[in-house]
Amino acid sequence: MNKFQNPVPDCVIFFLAKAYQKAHAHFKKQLQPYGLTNLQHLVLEGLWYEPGQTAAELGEFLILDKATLSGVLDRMDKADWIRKVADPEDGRIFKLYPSERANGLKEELIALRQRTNEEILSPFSLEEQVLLKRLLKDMS
Amino acid sequence: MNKFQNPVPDCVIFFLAKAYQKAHAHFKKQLQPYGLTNLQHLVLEGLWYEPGQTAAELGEFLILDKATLSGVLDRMDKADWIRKVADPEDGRIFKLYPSERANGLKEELIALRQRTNEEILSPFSLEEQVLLKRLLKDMS
DNA sequence: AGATACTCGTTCGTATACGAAGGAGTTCAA
DNA sequence: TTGAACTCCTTCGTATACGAACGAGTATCT
Repeated sequence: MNKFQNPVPDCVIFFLAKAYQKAHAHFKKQLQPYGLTNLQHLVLEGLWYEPGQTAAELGEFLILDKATLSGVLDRMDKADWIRKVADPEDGRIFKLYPSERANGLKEELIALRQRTNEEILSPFSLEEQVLLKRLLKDMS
Repeated sequence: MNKFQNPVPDCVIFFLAKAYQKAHAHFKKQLQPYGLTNLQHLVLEGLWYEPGQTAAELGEFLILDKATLSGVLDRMDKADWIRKVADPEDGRIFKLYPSERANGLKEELIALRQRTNEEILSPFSLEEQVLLKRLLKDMS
């Protein structure tokens, strides 16, 4: 029996937050052995997708605040996940590349991401999986 | 034209993160005039739903880490959004109640949350709205 | 009663998030 | 060519998140 008299509010914002929280925590656990955070992994995927992006480009691509990205890139540089290469043409920017170490784990990490995606979607039918992804994409 | 040669990865975790980011930012903007953050608003909804909960109960109800909740409750107490009432029976806990000020805004804030939910769901058909909520609930 | 296990809330450390301001570099227009 | 406008990245302040450790209080078992 529900201990509350009132009905639970039918709030998408809450459902979205909790679904995100759950998926985020699940992937976080998968990444822990690599010493990577979810966001750091996302940055690597972005750089594998298009190496040599500037911080501004990567931020636009991944929809990340430049202030957030600045700290992440700094930590990833220090931890030897990425290289920040100064651009001789434009003194304001630097181009970003995955490190050798990151590239050595590329296939493994991409496979891990795919596997985790499947795990998250496993409770749903194929039809539902496609639908869920479409609805989420349409929200953003 | 897409500037990238490779296809964009079909990643639920990313779609979920960005849908959450968008919805969170939208609600955040709505709450700004009240000086409330999203999480603080969520805490108030939890306490309106069931006043007198302990921090542990509220954390379980809203699926929030106790460490996160501790700081939020402290700030909300200082800002006169909630009351922390020590329990004479159990020296470890206190019971949480919305403040007078919060109760004065209760109907307005709940209506705001409902309106924001509708805005977020507005691009979808009624059928899709129901489905999206069900899928999200089933994920967590 | 005393020891042990458990619970509750806080604190610490680290990593997002993001608005706002700032410094350095670049572009553009007169 | 020089100053205004603009862009890029960093830094600061505040608020989540959450694992881990901790101190105080409570329960349980003998």
